[in-house]
Amino acid sequence: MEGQQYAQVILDMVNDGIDRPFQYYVPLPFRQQLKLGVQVLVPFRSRKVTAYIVGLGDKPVVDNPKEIMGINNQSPLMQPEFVELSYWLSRRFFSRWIEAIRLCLPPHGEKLKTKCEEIVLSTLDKDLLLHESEKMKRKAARQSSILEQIALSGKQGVPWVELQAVTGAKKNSLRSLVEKRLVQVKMVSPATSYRSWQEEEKGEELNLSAQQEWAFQAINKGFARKEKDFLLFGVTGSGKTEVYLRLAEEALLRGRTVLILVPEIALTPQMISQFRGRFWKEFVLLHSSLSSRERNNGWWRVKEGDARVVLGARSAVFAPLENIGLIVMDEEHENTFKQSESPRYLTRDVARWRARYHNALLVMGSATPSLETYKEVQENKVELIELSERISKRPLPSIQVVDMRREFHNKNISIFSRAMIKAMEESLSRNEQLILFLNRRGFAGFQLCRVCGLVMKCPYCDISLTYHAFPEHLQCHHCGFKRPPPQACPKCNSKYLRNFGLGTQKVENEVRNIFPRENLIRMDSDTTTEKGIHTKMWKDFQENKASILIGTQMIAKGLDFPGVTMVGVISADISLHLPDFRAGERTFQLLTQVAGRTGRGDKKGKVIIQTYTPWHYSIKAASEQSYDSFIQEEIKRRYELLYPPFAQLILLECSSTREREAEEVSEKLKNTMEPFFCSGEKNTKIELLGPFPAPLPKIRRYFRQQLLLKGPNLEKYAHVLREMVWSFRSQQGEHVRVKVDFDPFMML
DNA sequence: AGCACGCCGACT
DNA sequence: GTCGGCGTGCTC
Repeated sequence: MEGQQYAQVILDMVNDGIDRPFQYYVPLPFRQQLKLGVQVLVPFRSRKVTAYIVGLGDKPVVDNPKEIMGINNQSPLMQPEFVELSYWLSRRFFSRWIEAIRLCLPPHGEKLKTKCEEIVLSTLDKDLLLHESEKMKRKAARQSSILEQIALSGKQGVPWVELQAVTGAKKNSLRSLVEKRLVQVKMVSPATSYRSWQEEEKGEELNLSAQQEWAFQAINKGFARKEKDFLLFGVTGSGKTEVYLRLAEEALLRGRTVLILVPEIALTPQMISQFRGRFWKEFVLLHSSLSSRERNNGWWRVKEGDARVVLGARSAVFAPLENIGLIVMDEEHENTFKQSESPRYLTRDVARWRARYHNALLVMGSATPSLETYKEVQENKVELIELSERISKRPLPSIQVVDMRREFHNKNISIFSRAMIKAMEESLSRNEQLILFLNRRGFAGFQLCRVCGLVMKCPYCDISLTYHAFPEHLQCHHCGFKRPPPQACPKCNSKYLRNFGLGTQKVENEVRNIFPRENLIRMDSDTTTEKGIHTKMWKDFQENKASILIGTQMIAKGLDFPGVTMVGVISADISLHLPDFRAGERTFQLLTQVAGRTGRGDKKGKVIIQTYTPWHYSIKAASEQSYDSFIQEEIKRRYELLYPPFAQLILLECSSTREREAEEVSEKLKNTMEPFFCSGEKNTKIELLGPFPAPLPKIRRYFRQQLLLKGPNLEKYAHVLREMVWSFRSQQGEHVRVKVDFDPFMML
């Protein structure tokens, strides 16, 4: 075959107008080398532009195409899979093709020269290392976790950059470990470090419990004959990681590669060290907190086939692996798997796409599976594998729900209930640590009756109404419904309606008043904006420099704090009444996770949850630790109100620096779309809601108005919608932005 | 994106 | 009369 004469390319420029293939003539000398995914240089107008080949053919589609000027490298930068994947992704998630292509490219372009790498290793055996690590836990947390990482990964040693990424340690911690002769540092050239430097030394045999073994076998069958994806359902500590490890080994044995996706690298140090220990030379961590050189290096190791086991967060789903045999998505329900900038992809969808392409096994793991996954289990599209027992057989913490209405009746108007104060006192008197958890900074105020706990909700969407002060009104951020605030509670007629929106700052002050002698750390987005502060706070708390930690979301997940025996949730209502249809689901997940934070050492933990709505199914289910009772209720609601997973949502946002304009533009967009989607005779069941201001109505000088499309099988209309929005967007002025989010998460 | 073409105000 | 403002429009 003498090669194709014409090439379709996507130009490496981000702009709506040119985000489509352009055709070029391929001069003879290039014919043999040009393949899909190759990076080329083309003349465009009067300039040279980088571009990527997305199609080859022997017929011209334009009159006289220009010639390709040069090719970057013989080997394609993108595998053919990515040409397809990026196209699909750009259509599904309404981005430009080039934006999707960029996700598939190496993080910093060309392969960078790697300098020598520092490997930290230790000659001590595992138990000794763990012992030393334990000794240092209080006094030198960083050094302790370095030792722990090394111990868990076997004695081969760990690249320093990786230790840094996982433990947040600085060079000085390493230096003192070297002085204490606990570790050595060896400089290795990258060529030797991954290939011949250390002979294969298998980690210890994996001892699976009977239940893990059973789970492994059930999934393992899929390698021979794949039928469905899997959901590995098990609480924290039920030993999902060992099952993943065994499956990964199995995939490698079959000559295939492995992709492990986790919600956040910093929160999974144990898993990383276990994978590194087991797969050593074949393992690579892909993550944004690594230096750019390191990331680039890791990417190329995968590309060149040197690393066959990849572990990483969201963006690692685009690792250039070939012949994937296994994709694991741990903590499948986490919302960090949704990318918030364009392309606003769902990692789950990309993972599934790749699994199909490679005919690989897809295993999703969670203790609180998303409704999407649960529904697929019910529909028999995903096979449920359950790990029911906890490995260490540690007792679950005792969970107490405090009814704040009763506190109010008893004239306690403080933010702390008596039960909470008592538990705090007890814990502090035993010299133990405690965490106070505030689900989220209160930005979107809702109205709540302090007597009966009623929250003002939208009569159509069952979503909490958001309070606006000027002019004073309540509004639904789902459909735009508006009403004045009631004078008295519609249910019990009390006048004690309160705007809720409690900040961590206030909690801090209150705690200082009650416990003036205790040290406390407050951690939220206000106090952790500076880089490094975050890790310092962790460290201080871990080293017991404070007895109370107050924080938002970020502490719910986090690392182990063995000293913590009590967790207080100050107001479960705040996350429960976010203006989002997933509020109930997220609250359940959060509370379940929070409960898992405590009692991880040898002492049994105590959890106190304060709420004005103790009867809410999310709270009841979380306090009973019952996923089942939660899901039964939640799925019913989603079905009745036609929310995902029974329908899809597409969020459209128009924003402008001028408030009036944002409103006008969104109204205009609604008018252009309405006839197509909502004309009566079609009966498509599609609703077009809004426009209404975004829950955060102004961000960085831009006023934001939203529209929401809601209906079953919306993906069928993606094509038309895209055309519509794209042409609409091109008619708008420079200072107007229009964005589209398919399957939005947290519509803030 | 960037660069050309095109139709209306104050300048050597 | 021209120089130049940046509003549409096109680029294989």
